[in-house]
Amino acid sequence: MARAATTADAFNAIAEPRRREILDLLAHGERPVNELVEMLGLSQPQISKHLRVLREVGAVDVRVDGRQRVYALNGPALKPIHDWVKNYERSWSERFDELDVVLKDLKSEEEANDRGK
Amino acid sequence: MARAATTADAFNAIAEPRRREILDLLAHGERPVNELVEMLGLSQPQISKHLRVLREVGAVDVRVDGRQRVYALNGPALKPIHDWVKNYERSWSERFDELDVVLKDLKSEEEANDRGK
DNA sequence: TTGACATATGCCGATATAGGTATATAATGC
DNA sequence: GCATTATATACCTATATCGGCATATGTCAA
Repeated sequence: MARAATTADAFNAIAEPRRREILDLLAHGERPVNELVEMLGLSQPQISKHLRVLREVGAVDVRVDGRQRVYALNGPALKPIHDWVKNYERSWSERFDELDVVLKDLKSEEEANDRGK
Repeated sequence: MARAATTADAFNAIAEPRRREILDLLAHGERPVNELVEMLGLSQPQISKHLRVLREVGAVDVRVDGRQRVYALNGPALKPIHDWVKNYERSWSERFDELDVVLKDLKSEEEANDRGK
């Protein structure tokens, strides 16, 4: 078998450095495709393909404006990544008893998710 | 050309769900390989290969104990991921001028998903 | 030493990818 | 209509996986 499809989730989508660059640009404001092409120095099809992946995981939204497609960041699609990595933050930011703290964090995170749904 | 090597950086390493599961287990404490095999229900070679990727990006450390290899989490390897995604946190948790448009578009989703922080 | 145990690695097949080029689709302007 | 602009997609090649199976490496125990 092969690797899971990159379009499957946000974790795969942001594994590609160019896609992170696109998101970083869009974080400053929406942009049509041609501006992204110019700013990143990639080919137009390449940009379009990366945007497609980002679209499919919900990380960007498109808006049609004349013959342009204006892409905008959809930040909340990245929340699962933040939620996951957040649990490891202690290990580099503070000196705690790592075992206990991480355990507690994972647990409360699960409870928070269960309650929120 | 092909996709970037999975060993290139932590972003690629954690794109694989099984590797995130391994890290989540190790967050509770170090484990020898055979326990990971048993707990995750994957084949031993599969676990070893995933551990190799995690080793190569520095996300885990190994310690030899008799004939066992005890793996432990090395959290700081995940810091780049946290640093990157942290900048997007505001898009679902707080209101910032630059992201007002995005926030407005996604307000309903934010309310649905991110209750109780 | 011999054998059992623990783990890593090599090879294979299948597939998903990234990037390139060419082309299709779609909207605008003349 | 026709040309131009803007973007998406189809096709192609090369490669990097992931998972399976077999095997190599290394460690302990009798």
